[in-house]
Amino acid sequence: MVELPPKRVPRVDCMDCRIRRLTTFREFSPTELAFVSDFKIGQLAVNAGSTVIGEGARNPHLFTVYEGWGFRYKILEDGRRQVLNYVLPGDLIGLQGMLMGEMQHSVEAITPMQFCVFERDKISTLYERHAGLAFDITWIAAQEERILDEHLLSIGRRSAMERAAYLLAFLSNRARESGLVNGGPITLMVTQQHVADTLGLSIVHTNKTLRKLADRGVIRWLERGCDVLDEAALCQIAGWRPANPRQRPFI
Amino acid sequence: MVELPPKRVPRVDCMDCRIRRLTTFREFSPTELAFVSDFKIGQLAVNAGSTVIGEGARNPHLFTVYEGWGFRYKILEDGRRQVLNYVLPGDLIGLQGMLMGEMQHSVEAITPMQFCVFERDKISTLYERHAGLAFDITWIAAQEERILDEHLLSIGRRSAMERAAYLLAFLSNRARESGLVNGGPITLMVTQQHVADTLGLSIVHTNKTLRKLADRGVIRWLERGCDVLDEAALCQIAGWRPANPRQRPFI
DNA sequence: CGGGCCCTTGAATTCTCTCAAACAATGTGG
DNA sequence: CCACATTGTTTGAGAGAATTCAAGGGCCCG
Repeated sequence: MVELPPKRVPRVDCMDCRIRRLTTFREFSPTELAFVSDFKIGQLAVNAGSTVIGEGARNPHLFTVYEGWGFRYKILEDGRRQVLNYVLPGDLIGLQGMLMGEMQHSVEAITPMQFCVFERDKISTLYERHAGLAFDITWIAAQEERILDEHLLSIGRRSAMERAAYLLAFLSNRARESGLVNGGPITLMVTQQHVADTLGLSIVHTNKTLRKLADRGVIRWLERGCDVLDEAALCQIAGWRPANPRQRPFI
Repeated sequence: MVELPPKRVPRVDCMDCRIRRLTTFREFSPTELAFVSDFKIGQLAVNAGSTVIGEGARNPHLFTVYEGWGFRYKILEDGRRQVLNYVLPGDLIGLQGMLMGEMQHSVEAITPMQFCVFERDKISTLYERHAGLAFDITWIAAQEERILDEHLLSIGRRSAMERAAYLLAFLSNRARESGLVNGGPITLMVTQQHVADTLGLSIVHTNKTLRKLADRGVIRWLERGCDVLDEAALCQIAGWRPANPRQRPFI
């Protein structure tokens, strides 16, 4: 994958933030908005396939995804890769790196992406003067933990078919909550290799499993993505029910 | 497993806290200590096998493990169980329940356990008046996330033998950091069923894998536990290296 | 002393992986 | 504009890994 240099893009003012307008996300108080606006130091745009943060990076910045699809992953020394989770608009990334001093995983862009970049050194001010936002960051971390718990259950105990159905239903939900839909069927921007590396399966077996789902008419596989045609069926196959959607915080 | 009622035990004063004296954990400032001491509302003791918090519990309390071994898990409708992580002295549990309003996983005691119970309603005071402690709670959540990332990598991409070695090395490390050692070999308080449900393997295959490790002299399996004889060998088999031990926060 | 939990082992079956090959779509350089 | 490389998807076949089924022994507790 060729890595082009980050693109120059105009900074989005927090006042005009597209994400804030989504009903999924909760509203800031005026003082919080003022602080966050000051907390943000820039806009970052990367091409599809770029590594946004690499494992081992020291003191990386703190970002919120503004646009695009990406994923977090870890690799073993011999190259085996595990996708840990996907990152969508509104997601906070780099928290581990900021707290632990070093990133323990990498983040790669699937589509072109944009991020809001925050001033690392102001995080202590945030904790001292904006308890509400501090609480939100903890909430976000706990939420990620909850999702990882579910993935662990899925990889550890579900069959290949159930796992695939779970993942697609999960992503479908995430995409909807992140405002990545526009009426028609939800399109997930992932390749079969991503799915395989998320499910802990080989690419071949993943293909055969997805084929069965497509033959049943539950999904339609595209070049580099898939349309979810029957989300309820996916949930039913997986034996999974999404958490109640509630307004969630973001920075 | 018979569930006996919680035992009455004397409350441990934060001044006398055994965990605070371990070098693994960082020291409180006097004002923090005073606050935490007030934050703590009681001591809870449970028998081995008890369910400490059940999935679906509404507004559960916030606890810190004071003594004993336990584990967090989720189950599918048909009973398949996945162990998500183990809880040892110093670990905070119930954060998800407090933030999300409902527990998404259960916690069960392996050995008899004791907990410090905290006043849920004072959490907002903690965030407003003790930014340092608030930051610590976020740190703890991010740390759990990091561990889940590693487990996910392990279950998703390591072979049965590598997975087993990783888990035992991981637990060995955790036990050492939690002050559960006294000179001799580290004894992990888990059954093969726990290991199987953590690794996402069947009990039979887990047994055969552990047998190989025991035959190699890397571990010695006991009734309801195992002695780690050669931690370095486990790390080597798993291709894993523990994170640098650093002082970590706790509440 | 019976029942339950834990560990152990062998055998047959099922699931998943690796290997191999092929095709379509896209992008690149000449 | 075309040859060529690359990426992503698809399929079949054989090999390997892990599961289920079955059974037995040891230990503790009521």
